[in-house]
Amino acid sequence: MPELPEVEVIRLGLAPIVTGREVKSCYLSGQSLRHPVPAEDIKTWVLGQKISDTGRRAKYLLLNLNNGASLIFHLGMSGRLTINPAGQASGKHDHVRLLLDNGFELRLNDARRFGSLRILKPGDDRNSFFKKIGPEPFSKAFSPKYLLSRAVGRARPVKNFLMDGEVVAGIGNIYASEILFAAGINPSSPAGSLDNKDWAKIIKASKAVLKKAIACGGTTIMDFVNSSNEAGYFQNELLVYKREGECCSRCGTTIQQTKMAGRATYYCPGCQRQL
DNA sequence: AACTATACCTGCAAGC
DNA sequence: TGCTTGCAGGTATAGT
Repeated sequence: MPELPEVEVIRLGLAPIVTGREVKSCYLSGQSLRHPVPAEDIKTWVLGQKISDTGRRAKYLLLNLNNGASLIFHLGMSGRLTINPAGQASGKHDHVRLLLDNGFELRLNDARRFGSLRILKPGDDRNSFFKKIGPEPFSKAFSPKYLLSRAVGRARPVKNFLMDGEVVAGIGNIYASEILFAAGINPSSPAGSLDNKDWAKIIKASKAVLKKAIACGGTTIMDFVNSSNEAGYFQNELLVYKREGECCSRCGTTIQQTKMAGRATYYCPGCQRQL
């Protein structure tokens, strides 16, 4: 489900409710997510602690605790992280419920169970947890020079390259298509064939598309909801994703769908330059 | 080393 | 209606 904008929208919604609150108790469904839910670590490091602040790295959402520990959520394809009134009965696929000291609870619901919850203990090095993740799209490190150096000699399609979390954090299947449309570059172009100017366009497009998606509350294709169970509306702003057969908003050519590395890919053959 | 296919899991829509 | 099939926002791992 969620790419960088959706995770950020959830974080922005949660932050005012959870910041400064103590975690009073925890309910676990007992079902394993992508990784086993660390029940012992939650008991030892989370219960009785206050949430000092929230964070995000790539598609991971962080809740940092007063004792130096952190909860690290990943929502996989179908995960939801919502604020609910305390005491509501568990719904189907509710896997983690954290009761807070203000009458609310934070609930992780995930039908497909590709998501995860992991605990960083107070002494654990968070840099090593994220050591394989590339720079954030809004950071200075996400530069033409960096991308050029990562892409040199690479034959793989630029779309697959952009979706690689070790290259850049947070860009998934929807936004990869949208960013390449905005940049005017065909998704099948070999990454190594882009020059400095092309990467500059992609960087500019990435920031613009992701920023607008956050402002729109994320993209709801199937079932994304924010922390208050509300849908986003960036799906109305998508210019190529899921729009095969429609006319390109920029040049009128029919938008095409294809498959790249097993993922649906959308582009305009008229105005996205093939390199 | 670089890259792709597969596996993980449930739900839903489309087609028959 | 009910069955089957394919597809869905991610990513770790197996395989070429």
